[in-house]
Amino acid sequence: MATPRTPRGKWIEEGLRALAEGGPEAVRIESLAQALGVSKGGFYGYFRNRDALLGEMLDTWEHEAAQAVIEQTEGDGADDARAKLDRLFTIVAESGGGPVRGVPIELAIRDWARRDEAVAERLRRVDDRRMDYLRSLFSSFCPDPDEVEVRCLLVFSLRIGGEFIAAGHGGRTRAEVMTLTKHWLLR
Amino acid sequence: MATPRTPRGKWIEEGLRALAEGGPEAVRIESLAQALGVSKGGFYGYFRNRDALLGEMLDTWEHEAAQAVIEQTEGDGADDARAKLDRLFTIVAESGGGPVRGVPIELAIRDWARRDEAVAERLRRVDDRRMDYLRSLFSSFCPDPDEVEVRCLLVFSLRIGGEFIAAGHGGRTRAEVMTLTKHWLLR
DNA sequence: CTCGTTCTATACGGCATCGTATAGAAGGGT
DNA sequence: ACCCTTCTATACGATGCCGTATAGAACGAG
Repeated sequence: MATPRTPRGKWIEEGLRALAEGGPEAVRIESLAQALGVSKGGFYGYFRNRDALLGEMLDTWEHEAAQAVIEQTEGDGADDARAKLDRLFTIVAESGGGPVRGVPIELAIRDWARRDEAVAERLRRVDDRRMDYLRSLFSSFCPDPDEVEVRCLLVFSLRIGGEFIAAGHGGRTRAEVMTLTKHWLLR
Repeated sequence: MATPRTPRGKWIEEGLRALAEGGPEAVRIESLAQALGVSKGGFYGYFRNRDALLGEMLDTWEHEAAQAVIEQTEGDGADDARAKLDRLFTIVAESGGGPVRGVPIELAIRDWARRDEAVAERLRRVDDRRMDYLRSLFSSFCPDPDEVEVRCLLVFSLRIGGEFIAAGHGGRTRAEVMTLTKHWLLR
């Protein structure tokens, strides 16, 4: 058969969707099969077992995720660092993204990494690349390397915290406070 | 029997430990029983079912968690707001705490809240109380309410982000950057 | 000491899911 | 048109966990 009805990639994609919604525990082969409108019969032709799928899901994510934000903020690459950071804030505030590059899946992986060292190492690679990029942006207009580091940590924390924090903001919307924070951090 | 070998509270405590380590999915009655060196026989005398245990675990956490950080940072209550914030940073950086008040369990609950509205509401209550407290501290030396809100969000994000971020910090340790950040935010 | 209440151990049926085995469908190459 | 490879459906045993039922142990009251 030239075109499998349910190729390898479909399982991975559906697996990532399940991961985003319910964490690694929710990645059940039979659930994925049902979601794909297919029985689990074909699964074991592509993957040795459930762990193999999880591994490939992480491979896919690691490959895509690191570059995703960077590419988006770079845009046409003509702007200066402040403009790029400005755009980066907008992206973070939106929290959009497809099945692989989305924010929910990243949060699920972050939580997963707390209990699985192999996942943690992948996350470390992705985070380091992003942090390097962030550092390069701030460095271009901030001479003190200590302060660069501080701002990087704050922006990064804001990205994560913004998703996990449930508190309100004294009458303001989250978006409003994010805008205020952006101005504060890009001073 | 006056003193049950395994009273209600033991199940809750062990449940919270399991939650912290492996998320809500890891709270298995039979696992808890094994960890307590007991069979699951007695469990159903205290709790109607697994959901009832999860509910009481959250009750316990909600009751303790909101006040925990506040009490610790308040200390003897004699210092000014800046000193309290300084102490709060130290507490956050340490990430200690017992089985109920610890940071890992809070992270597990944060992730859990993403998929369970009932959990999300509890978290909202806790977060709001903490945010109110934070706001009161910053307000005492920061006249602009917008800026207060920004600093609150940043500190809060830092607390969460600090635990979820895997990246390095350009040769510095996380603790070093946290100290730098503290000075930056308490300016 | 005996009894009754309270807690615990064990056994059971039920359900979901894993991973395997095997047979059937579907399409391309000759 | 036929076969052969590749994908899929179904059935199966095994496992882990839930929640119930029931019998035994522990301890205080009388």
